[in-house]
Amino acid sequence: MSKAGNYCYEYPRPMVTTDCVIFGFDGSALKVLLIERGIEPYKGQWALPGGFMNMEEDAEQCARRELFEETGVRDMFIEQLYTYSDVNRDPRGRVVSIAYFALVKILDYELSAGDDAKNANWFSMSEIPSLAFDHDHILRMAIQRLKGKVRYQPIGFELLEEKFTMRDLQNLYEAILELQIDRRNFHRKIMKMDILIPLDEKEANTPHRAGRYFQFDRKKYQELTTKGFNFEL
Amino acid sequence: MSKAGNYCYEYPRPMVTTDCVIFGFDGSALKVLLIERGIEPYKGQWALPGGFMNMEEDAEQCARRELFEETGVRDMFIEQLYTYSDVNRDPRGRVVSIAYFALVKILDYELSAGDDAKNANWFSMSEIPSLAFDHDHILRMAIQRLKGKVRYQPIGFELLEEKFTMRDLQNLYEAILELQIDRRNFHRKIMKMDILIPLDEKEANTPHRAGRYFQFDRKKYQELTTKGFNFEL
DNA sequence: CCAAAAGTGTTCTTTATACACCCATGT
DNA sequence: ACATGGGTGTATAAAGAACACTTTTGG
Repeated sequence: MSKAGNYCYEYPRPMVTTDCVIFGFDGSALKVLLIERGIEPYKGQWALPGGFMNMEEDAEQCARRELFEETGVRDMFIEQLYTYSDVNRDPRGRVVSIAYFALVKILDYELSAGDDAKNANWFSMSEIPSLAFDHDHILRMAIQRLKGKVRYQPIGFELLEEKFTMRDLQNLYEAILELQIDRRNFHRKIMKMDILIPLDEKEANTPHRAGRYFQFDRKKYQELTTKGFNFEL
Repeated sequence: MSKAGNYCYEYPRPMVTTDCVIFGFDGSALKVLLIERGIEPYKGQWALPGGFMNMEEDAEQCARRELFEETGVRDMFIEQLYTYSDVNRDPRGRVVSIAYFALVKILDYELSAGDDAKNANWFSMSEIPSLAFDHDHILRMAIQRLKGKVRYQPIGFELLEEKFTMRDLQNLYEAILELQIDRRNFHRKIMKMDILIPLDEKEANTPHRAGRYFQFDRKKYQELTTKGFNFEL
């Protein structure tokens, strides 16, 4: 009735994995981290990083563990996306996958990568190859979620370095939302929210007027949130 | 290492269940359907309806099956909420639960209930007892999701009968969002969206001027959506 | 001085809010 | 006729979109 193994149950159980859609931003384009599969099934194809859940960890811990193993980054923004449970989504058998999406500061990653044997790469949205399993579907849903969420929660800052210019922030929003925003109205709208700390520092070596650096004020945002403030772009 | 059973695997696997938060609206208050557990663990306590996933169904099919068994209703609105995977969320062992939330027309349910031996009941938001497992937590998240979603997607109609008055609709929104809405502005805003079909029929036996009945125009809404229209209250 | 982009201000349009008034219906 | 709530209108305030002007910086 079933293959041999050490773990026996009265009723059949699916395998449970987590998969992670990791977004990064390189200053002009939104990117996703994919890994090339080294083993069957789908050997040689690109896929979302992920793996099997252990019995002593919950799904988020599993996703964070996998993320750390892949990118060397800890403590990034991570949020559960959706759980995929199609009967035939994995040729190895019945696999339920709890998908997460993560936002990383892309430079943090590039520093600590390379130590892994696996082939990992950042892909722009426009050049994403066909993916293993139902990962195309997961990725599409993740992009949609990111697009929606970025408008009413200040998660964009998770993709930028600590210091950024107003132009960086606008480029980020334009890349995610795929639309043009009026520079001046954007500036005013963001500043009116009062969640950015203006620094005295400015850009260097620009062929034009240098932009001021800002920092996201998490504490202030928390305060305002409890008072009923809603981020909205 | 593990108890006996017919299904043996090389690595341990969690059990997978679905749980469902079923919302209804009785004309004045938002309600949730709970069932009283007949067996251990948490025997005698109230809980969300749910059950173990079979190997030949995906999670949504499982949720719909459980829902049908509990309420006798098919084809209601259902949407995945979140997946709960805390290591100790179930005393029976490692159980991952994929939670859904459903919206039903409460009269449909009341007609076809009673055939089930289990004790099921609708509870108003204000009188919800302490629930089994982590179901309190799940319910809180479901309410939050409903509150958020109802503002930018016309899912409220799933809770009303086919025909409803503007007052019914407003009562629904006031109950879900827990705020007062100006009757006249609400009326104008909804009508401007052009997604309601006004019927010639009116309320009967009212001690005052009768309200006109409306119907939600799904087709029109789909059309408008493809043209970029966004429901928003 | 020029080009390019930052930073600030002003106008116009649209949307939201508050509230006044008339209408229909059962008692 | 009157109490109650439906249906429509209008004035005011707030928010959003479009765009003009000034400032800073490197070449």
